[in-house]
Amino acid sequence: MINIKEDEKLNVLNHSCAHLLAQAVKHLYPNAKFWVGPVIEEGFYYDIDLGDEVITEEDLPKIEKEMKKCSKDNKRIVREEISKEEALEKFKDDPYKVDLISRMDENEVVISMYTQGDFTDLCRGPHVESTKLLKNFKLLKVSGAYWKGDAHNKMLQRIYGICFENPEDLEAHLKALEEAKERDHRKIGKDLGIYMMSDLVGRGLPMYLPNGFILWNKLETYIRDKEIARGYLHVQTPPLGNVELYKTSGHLDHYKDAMFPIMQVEDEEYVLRPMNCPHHMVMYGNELHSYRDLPLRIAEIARDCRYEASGALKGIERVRTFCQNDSHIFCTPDQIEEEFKGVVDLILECYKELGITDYRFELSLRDPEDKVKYHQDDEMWDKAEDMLRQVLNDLKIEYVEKIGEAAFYGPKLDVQLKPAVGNEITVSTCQLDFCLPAKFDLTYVDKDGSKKTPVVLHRAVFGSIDRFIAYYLEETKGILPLWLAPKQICVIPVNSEYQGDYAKEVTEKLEKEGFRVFLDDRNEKLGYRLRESQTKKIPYTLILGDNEKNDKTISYRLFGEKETTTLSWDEFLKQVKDEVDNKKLFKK
RNA sequence: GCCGAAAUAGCUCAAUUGGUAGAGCAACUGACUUGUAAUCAGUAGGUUGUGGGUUCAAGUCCUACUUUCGGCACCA
Repeated sequence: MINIKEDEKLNVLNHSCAHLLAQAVKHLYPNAKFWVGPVIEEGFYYDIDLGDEVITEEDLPKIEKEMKKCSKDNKRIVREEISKEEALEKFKDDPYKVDLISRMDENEVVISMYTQGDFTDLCRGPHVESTKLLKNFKLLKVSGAYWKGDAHNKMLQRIYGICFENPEDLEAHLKALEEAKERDHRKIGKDLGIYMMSDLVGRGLPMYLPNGFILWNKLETYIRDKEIARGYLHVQTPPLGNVELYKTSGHLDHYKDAMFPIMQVEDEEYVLRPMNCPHHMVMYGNELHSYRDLPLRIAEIARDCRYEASGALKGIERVRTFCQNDSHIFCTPDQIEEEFKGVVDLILECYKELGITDYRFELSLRDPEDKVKYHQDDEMWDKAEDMLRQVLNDLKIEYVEKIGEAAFYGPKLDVQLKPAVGNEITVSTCQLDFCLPAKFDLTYVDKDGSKKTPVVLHRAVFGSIDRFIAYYLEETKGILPLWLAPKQICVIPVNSEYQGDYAKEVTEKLEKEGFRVFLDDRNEKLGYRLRESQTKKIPYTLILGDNEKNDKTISYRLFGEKETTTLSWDEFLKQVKDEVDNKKLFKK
């Protein structure tokens, strides 16, 4: 989908359209006060304070109509420049504008504003010349949004919209939005029997159905085998822990609000674990380590529980219990670079095999001003951050730096993926930690016999398996490669009375070879059963009639294709085995 | 958590101003024995998310709660 923000022309158009929206809102709601109306990837929005009045989705057509009216007036959009003092005087009755103006740089003496007809707004610009150019727009949604993005502040009303140069582009965009809904993992998850939720079980607590658990198991085995090949050691730890564990790690201080409440058991206090790092720290401390043992890579597919805010829950993407594909790599400072490279390499290897091509790297650094979250000394942080930059540069990986996004214990590299619906998600992550090992008094004996503190790399390739499945269902539209498909092959005898025995024989032979096969010998027309195997997105549908039975051959149709191919049993078996062994991706 | 919207059969959706809850698909039964995306007929399926209230009468109006959806905030 097009990124409005990055297209120069559309950027100006949408920014101008935000003003048109504000003008229309001002006409319909004279008390409206305006905060900011920027361009975003999907168009633009404007944050508005309407006092006691409320705009709902039902009001959008009315506002659009007024916008069309303002557009038809064909008013020239005029830029004016005024000084900060003049601006303060002109907008003195508007607290939002006063706030904006007074925070502007003293040196930036000239403030620009744009006027179209009866409406004037502060803006850096540039804008289109006339409102007449703003014709092909659509208001998409309304929502609340905290003033200045701070949950302590008042909630303003935000209206989202998008504007294009011509009606065809607008139409195409709206169609793309509709199509995106079709690949929402919540819809696919339901259609394909991947997972379910139940109010009785509780919100944000997914249950994986048989089809979903096959997918889950395949992914789990896949990543575990990858890790074993790279020298990771797998462990299992309990899904809860003594509250002291999280006091020691510092997590309780930082994330208490996002943890399920503490449970009192006899004289002790326990919490459901929100992550498994502390368990692994303790496990490392179970024995004395030599520098010769390092790096030590402890890995676990670990179930964690977090008290996600109710409004944040989303299918299996944001849940209250999830399985992390987690690992902690304990190493010496000298080994960080090598290990970090190894993790990035593993991530890229998996993405390549799974056909994931659209991702970007984010390097999250500390905010040096924030001494509450980042209380360790600056030297440590500088060193860690420089090291990660160095590795990324060596690997020639492009990334953006995010200030203040680091974990409290160290900087991190995140891989951001864009799902079909909604905001970008973090899937893979690799975090450098100079902090937790010391809190747990972890050591290794160095060459000179002295005890030193190891460094830890926290990393997850799939992030959480749950979230990865959500992403992967959207990425593939539920059309999974053969090795991951819950049902791989559907066997249909043309007429079960005449070819039923042959179909059964083929089904059993395939099952013996380890395939997940479904024999559909129901007394239904071929077209009916074929349709169902297509809607269930089964990769191979075998159609066995008299020809196949007599010649001992296999005719099959691949998902989404119209033509049928006929092969001998040996040829067919070789083909599907190769496809599974090589983890062949679905074409298109 | 905050702002807004929504909740009707297993699924997708109907139900004028308040006036006997319907359809398609799926399920079940039967007929049909099928060559590449839906054969025909019949049966069953609901305290309209839950609890209160208004009314002669509530799926529809009011109210509280639960859950879902779109955003915001949060995301170790």
